[in-house]
Amino acid sequence: MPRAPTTLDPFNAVAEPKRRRVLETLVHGEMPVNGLVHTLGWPQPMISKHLSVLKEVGLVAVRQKGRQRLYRINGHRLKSIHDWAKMFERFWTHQLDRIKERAERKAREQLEKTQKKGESL
Amino acid sequence: MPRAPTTLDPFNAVAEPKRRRVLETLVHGEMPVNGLVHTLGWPQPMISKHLSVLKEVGLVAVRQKGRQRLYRINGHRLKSIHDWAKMFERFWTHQLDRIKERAERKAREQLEKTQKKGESL
DNA sequence: TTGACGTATTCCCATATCGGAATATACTTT
DNA sequence: AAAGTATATTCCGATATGGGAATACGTCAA
Repeated sequence: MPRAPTTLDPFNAVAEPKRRRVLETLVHGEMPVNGLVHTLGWPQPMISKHLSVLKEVGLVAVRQKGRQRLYRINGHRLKSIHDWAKMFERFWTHQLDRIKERAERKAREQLEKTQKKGESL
Repeated sequence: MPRAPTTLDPFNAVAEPKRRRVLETLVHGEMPVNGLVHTLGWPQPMISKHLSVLKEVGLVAVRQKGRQRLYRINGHRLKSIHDWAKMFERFWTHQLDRIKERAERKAREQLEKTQKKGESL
């Protein structure tokens, strides 16, 4: 079984580097497909296909303008990724806590070694 | 070509729901493999394999304690995900800006319709 | 050393996924 | 209506990937 067909999962959609580039390109505002084609320099069907995935997952929204389709970021879903990652915030902020935790771990490791030596004597 | 072999990419590693569960389980502190096996109820080789990917990508770190291996979160890499998502922050915060943007888009759409009607007359 | 325990690795299969090329669809202009 | 422009879809082949089962590896205890 490969990765489950999670085309409903924003995390999965964003796992593809090219899809991230598309989103990054849209960060400045809505843009038609050809805008992306010219900005990124990829074949048009490739752009359309990636946009299709992003749309299905809800990471982008579209509106029609004549024969163009203007795509734009849909913040809602991107927030869910941000929120998930935020769950681990304490592992990179609170520098002091991290140092403390690290020190405690080191101490434990030392203690374990010492005990081991004691046991084997 | 399937998804490029980005086992070096945290985004890709986290695209797998089970791997996310593993990280979520480790959020409370380091834990041996069997701890995860019992907490999550998945076969041990499955846990080990997912941990292996997470380790390779740098999302977790390990230390050995007797015959156990204690895994723990490595915040550094998770921050990179958080930072990336933060890039789109303005799309879900600043409620006022969003409403304003939406209103402007609607206005533009109306204008376009009006112009079209004018043209066809 | 032998056996038990904790964990990692290998082999195999099924399948979702990406890219490329060709083609289809939709809207617009003449 | 016909031609042209903008975008979407389909068909295809190649391949990375996850799960299952069996097995290998490393450490500790007796």
